[in-house]
Amino acid sequence: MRTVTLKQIAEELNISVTTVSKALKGYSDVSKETKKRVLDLAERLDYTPNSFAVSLRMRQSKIIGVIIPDTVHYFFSIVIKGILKVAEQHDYMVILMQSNEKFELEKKQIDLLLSKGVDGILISLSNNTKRFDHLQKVIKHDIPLLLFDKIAKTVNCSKVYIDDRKAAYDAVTYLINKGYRRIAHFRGDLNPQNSIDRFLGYKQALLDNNIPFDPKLVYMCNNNTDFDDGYNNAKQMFEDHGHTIDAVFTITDLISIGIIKYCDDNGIKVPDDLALFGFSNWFMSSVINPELSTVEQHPFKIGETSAEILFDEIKRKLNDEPIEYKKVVIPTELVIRKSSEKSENNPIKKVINL
Amino acid sequence: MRTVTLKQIAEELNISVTTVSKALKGYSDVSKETKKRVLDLAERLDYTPNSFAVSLRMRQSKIIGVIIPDTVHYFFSIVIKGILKVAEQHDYMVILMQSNEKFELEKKQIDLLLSKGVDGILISLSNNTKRFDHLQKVIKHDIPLLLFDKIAKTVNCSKVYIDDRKAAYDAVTYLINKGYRRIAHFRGDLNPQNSIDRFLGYKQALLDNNIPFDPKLVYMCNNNTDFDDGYNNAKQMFEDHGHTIDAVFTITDLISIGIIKYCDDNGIKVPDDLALFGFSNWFMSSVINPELSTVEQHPFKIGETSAEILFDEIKRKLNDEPIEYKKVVIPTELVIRKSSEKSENNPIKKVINL
DNA sequence: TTGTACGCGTTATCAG
DNA sequence: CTGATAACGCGTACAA
Repeated sequence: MRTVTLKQIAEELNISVTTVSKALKGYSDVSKETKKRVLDLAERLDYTPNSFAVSLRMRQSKIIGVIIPDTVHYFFSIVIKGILKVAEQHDYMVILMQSNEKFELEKKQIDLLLSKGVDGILISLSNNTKRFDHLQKVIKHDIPLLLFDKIAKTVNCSKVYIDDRKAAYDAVTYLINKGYRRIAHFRGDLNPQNSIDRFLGYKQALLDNNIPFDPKLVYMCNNNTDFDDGYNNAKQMFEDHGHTIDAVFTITDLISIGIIKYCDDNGIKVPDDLALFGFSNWFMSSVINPELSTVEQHPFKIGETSAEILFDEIKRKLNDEPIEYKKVVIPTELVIRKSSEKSENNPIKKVINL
Repeated sequence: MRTVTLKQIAEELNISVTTVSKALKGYSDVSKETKKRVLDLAERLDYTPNSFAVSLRMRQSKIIGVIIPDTVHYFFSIVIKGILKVAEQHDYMVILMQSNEKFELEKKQIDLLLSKGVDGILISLSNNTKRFDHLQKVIKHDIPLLLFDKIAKTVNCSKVYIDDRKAAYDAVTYLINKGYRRIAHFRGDLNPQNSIDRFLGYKQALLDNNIPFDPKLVYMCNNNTDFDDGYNNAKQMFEDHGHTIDAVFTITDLISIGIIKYCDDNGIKVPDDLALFGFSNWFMSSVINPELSTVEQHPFKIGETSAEILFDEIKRKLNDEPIEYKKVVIPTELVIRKSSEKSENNPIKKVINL
């Protein structure tokens, strides 16, 4: 089916392309009658504007680009959902790319998005991104850019993220208040800021409660297979410290789940022998046994907010209004479940706002 | 930064736009020298072709559209990963949309993709899609279309899917061979074909093994909250049948996981008191306790294959070659884990090809 | 080897 | 109220 153009409608009605265009766009300077004729015919022929031509003419694509490290990740898949929802509301479409945690790929994808003429870019940086020329390039091109979750502080653009340090601080403080004293931390790799911040939050919570920080209680998870990291480090921890550890705060839920598995396999009771506190509130944390206490990051909200801000910047740019970059910190919450509630029989489940 | 065009390069070098264009595209009828001058300048100015203009001229966008019911779904997020990988290899970008299982939305999204001029569309239908005019429209527009996973048999286009019936048949047969006799089925809603097919496979396996089919052992899960469905139906099942049931085959892993939870809460041992067999091999099924036996659908392969076929059709269309629609059935496999292995102590974990 | 001219489909300006 | 004309940036048949 050959797609119908303004020209065809114009010829059919013996009027000019200009008039057809105006009629369709509801301009006031078209007679009621011609307008009706045009609209009717357009309807009948199922006219759709050629978006390439419109984009060329209007210099905007009505598309934004989104780059994330990995689609197969509960957190990101929800972020995406939030972005898609807002994009739809704004009549925008979303090109999705995943960097697979590779800097080079991320860089290439930025170039692709720029060459495609997207109106804005949302990106969550790969763990291996340590230089930001590619982001500077976006800014130089005057394309609205927003970093979310995995951000770079030095890049001059809007950002949406959580306060990892505070969230970790809150979680560990909660454990301390519950009476746990020897609290280990299974941390992430040295690089991503999130990993560092959560570690710092852990450490600070200990110190603020007069519990000496013991580096021997910190285990590194950097095999990119979180579950196994949790399992293996749990094994190592029990070898190193016997059963003297009260609780573990892990950088992400999956690591806690690995620990649960190890405990299951070795007759160690969670939370009675060892309490656990995760991070991210993966869906599976609510169905595993025992249910896992964790930190809710509100990924949907992160996606929504990021997209809203980006579209606002796109609009402002279009209207030549000034843009000031926003830094939005999405509040986190502790989700308390069984894994941190020693010797209580009830499945208490409460959300704590801090 | 104003983006640089052919015209600017031409002016700078005092040659025609045509020559610049030809030089950049490696045409043979350009002198070595001018070619070099053009390439150098283009490089220096970081020239990027305006994709709107190219698309308008060439009548192709180098974009495909992908519609899925939900991004927050382990299966789909992996399918997406497969699609993105292949798209990248083919130098294509992907616009992602989610229908949220709503027919009206899916229909609208098809229109949006068509109006955007995508070169092809991959879609997994929403559960509420029972009419296919919107798909016919795509076909009428001569845009390559491929259905995956949630397909419609009557639509004339390529399809990639699994044999749900056989997979279910294999799973239930496995249970039977293991010695289980009273096997319940927690099925899905009446509508999606997958749900029907898995049920039919279940039924057939029973009959082929001379086990009478008992409709009372079939429970319906249709609250769209699989986990709760599993939990609640488990409760109901034990009320209805006491502990006479050997095993349950569930339409998806999450429902099995709900059952596990119910069993945990009520001192029922899986698999010793009740064996479970899920479907889809969600990641969480490998870390839950007990690990869940399930059906591997190879979503990555589904994504890859779908994209490959679509790009082949796009290419053929471009070259005016004939297109014949393919129906590819991706083989499934049983993943045997603890939940179906009564009274074995070892965590046997084997994959069975059927 | 280079350049002219046209068209892709739309929108904006301006003259009638 | 209507329409002619130009422009967006690129690619290509054809002329020079």
